[in-house]
Amino acid sequence: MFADVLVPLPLFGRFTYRLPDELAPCTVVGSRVIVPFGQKRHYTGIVTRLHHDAPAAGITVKDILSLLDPQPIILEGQLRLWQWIADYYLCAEGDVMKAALPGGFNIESSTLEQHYRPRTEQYVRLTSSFSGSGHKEALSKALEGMRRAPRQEALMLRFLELSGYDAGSTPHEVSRHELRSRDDTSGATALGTLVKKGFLELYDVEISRLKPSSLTPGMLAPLTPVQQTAFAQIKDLWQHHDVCLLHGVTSSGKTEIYMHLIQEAIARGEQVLYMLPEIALTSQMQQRLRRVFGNRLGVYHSKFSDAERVEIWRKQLSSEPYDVILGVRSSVFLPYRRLGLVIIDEEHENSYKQQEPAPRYHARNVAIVLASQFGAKALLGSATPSVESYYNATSGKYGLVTLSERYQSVQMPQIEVVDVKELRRKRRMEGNFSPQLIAAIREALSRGEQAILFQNRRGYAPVVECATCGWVPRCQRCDVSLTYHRRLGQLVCHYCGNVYRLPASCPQCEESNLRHIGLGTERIEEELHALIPEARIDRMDLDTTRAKTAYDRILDNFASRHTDILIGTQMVSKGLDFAHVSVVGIIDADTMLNFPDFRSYERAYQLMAQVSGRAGRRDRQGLVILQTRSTDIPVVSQVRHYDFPGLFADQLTERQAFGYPPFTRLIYLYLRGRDERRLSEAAIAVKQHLDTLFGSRVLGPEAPPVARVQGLYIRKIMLKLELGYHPRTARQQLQQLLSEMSAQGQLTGIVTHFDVDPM
DNA sequence: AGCACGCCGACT
DNA sequence: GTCGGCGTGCTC
Repeated sequence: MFADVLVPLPLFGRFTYRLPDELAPCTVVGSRVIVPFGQKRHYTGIVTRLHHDAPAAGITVKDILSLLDPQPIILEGQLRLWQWIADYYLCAEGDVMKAALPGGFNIESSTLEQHYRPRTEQYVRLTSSFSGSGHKEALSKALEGMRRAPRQEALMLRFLELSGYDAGSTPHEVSRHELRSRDDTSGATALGTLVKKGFLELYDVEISRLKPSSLTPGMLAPLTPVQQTAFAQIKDLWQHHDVCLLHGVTSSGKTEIYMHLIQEAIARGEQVLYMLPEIALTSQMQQRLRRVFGNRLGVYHSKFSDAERVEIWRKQLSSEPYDVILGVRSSVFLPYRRLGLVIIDEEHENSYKQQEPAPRYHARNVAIVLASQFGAKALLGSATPSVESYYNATSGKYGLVTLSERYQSVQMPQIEVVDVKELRRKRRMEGNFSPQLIAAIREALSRGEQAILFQNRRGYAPVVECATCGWVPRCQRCDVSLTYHRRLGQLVCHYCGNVYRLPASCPQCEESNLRHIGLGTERIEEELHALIPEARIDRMDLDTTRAKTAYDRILDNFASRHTDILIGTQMVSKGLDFAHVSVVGIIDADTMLNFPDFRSYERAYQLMAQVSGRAGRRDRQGLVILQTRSTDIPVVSQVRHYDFPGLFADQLTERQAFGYPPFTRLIYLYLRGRDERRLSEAAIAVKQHLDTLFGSRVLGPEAPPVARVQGLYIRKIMLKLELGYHPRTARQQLQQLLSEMSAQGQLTGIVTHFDVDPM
């Protein structure tokens, strides 16, 4: 008997092992096994197929060394999902396995020992000398002997009491911790002596790392009539659609709707997966869900230790799994048996897409596939849906439900657009602050309210722009702004690789005032300190939140109003609800708008709409000051008027005109190599082969903005496949081309990877 | 990914 | 004359 075994390595081939007779009866597809691999290595593998086909001649088949679990820890559906991911995202199944399985399930290659160790607690019991008939006599004799050792006697009596020894009922297990808790200092010595004398003995018991919640589950608050309508609409749409998009403005009460849907699902005996894009958002949501679902809720993300993740995984395999899982993208990999509902909150967030390493999967899309495996329903939620999802919803593929009113009819904040270009000309800007913004902040502070300032850049990223009119060079073929490459002295499109000359003067206003600019949160903080010295200012960005608890500390300080003004990157735009924030300042919208990317307007809208949603209180309308030099571009007025449909319509037109998703599928092929010349030649060779397969759908190769990483040069080739083009065929052709080229030695010294549906 | 095998520079 | 650099190839 043979078994095909999947190992956690980025290898495409299948590896066949001989299955020893004694293991054969218990081994099934999904079993975890230890296999030898290479000269001296061992891996935890997963059996993917059992068969009798003798492997091809010339390869020496090794034996499976052992079977790790009596029951498989991978369900068959999970293996199918792994295969789907590897196939769709053009990576090795081993890559998926590595991402999916908690590290604790792997064995240490050198010692063949499992990483995972159950946590144990020491317990105390009477030794066997007190068992059987005559135990009472033996015990009183022992106590007799302790008369001159009061501590030992006390401990012994306490043990007997705790264990219920004399009560005649079944004896209680007594933990060491419990035994010494009331006893003060010398308990340990006395216990040690009693153990040494052979009266008591210690033994280990496995305990769970999963902490039960102390909260008693409460009732769900009833839905408002508006929410109730949306709730009913969603369920109605689910009759004919598997996926539904809930588009609800910030603070419209989407979470309450989710909770009612979860409630109904678990009442039907189904499991629910509730996904959020980031760990930082889970703690608040955990509290809200915990209050209703108590211990039926499990949380899963990478901040948990491997051992904890293994225990959650095992619990999900057990007969009493969590009914609701709250997690980030990796929670799509947990085992489910009766999944009925998947909620993907903040579905537009890019962090659902894993960038590095492989598998470069989009957890929203994988979650939809997961749901369909179970015939479960999926609900995407966002105040600012992605163009892709909204397109699916408006074209009838998904159901669409809209909530356009805030909870309890709180008004949306008023958004005031400030023309920085004009103010600069009049010399009325104080650094990067308009008089309007300064006044608004001062006013808020004087009323004892708070402000959030948003600048989506921490470092320094040079962009060319005209200092006079704000003109930024853009690519004619791709409609993205160009990036100046100092080394080349040229403007480069990061999408198609086209290069342009840097004009000597601005083609729009003819001034020769082109310059590089950069503005980050740190400089904002500095300027603000000078402008309003009495304000207590804090900053939240990647640099200030490196430490583990920094995020919570900054937010706690702001929530408890020890900070007046919080400056930050997109971190301040997400899921923060502070009752006393009345002003939000968007320092420089242009940074987002000129990002060299076909999604820049979409992302800019999402960020600005999300951060604007942080302003406003029940009794007073919030105020957003939006500073920009591009007052007349449509996105700005779309943000200002909460005109999501307008933004969507514009974006759709552009995407269609330039051939971007959702009208095409993008696949990027990255090639990396130490020798730039050879890399460049190989990239051109690949491109030529691709041309014969895909014609004009191939763009590049180009050197990406960061053209060398860790000593490796990089080239990028882009494929734009129109929707009619069969993606399965395309993927097969791509894989085949690369394996043929590397078989012919055309890719030696070059590593390749794909990015499917890049962000 | 990791490990072995193989061919070129600074050391006892 | 060796030890060790990492480029290349292979792993059932």
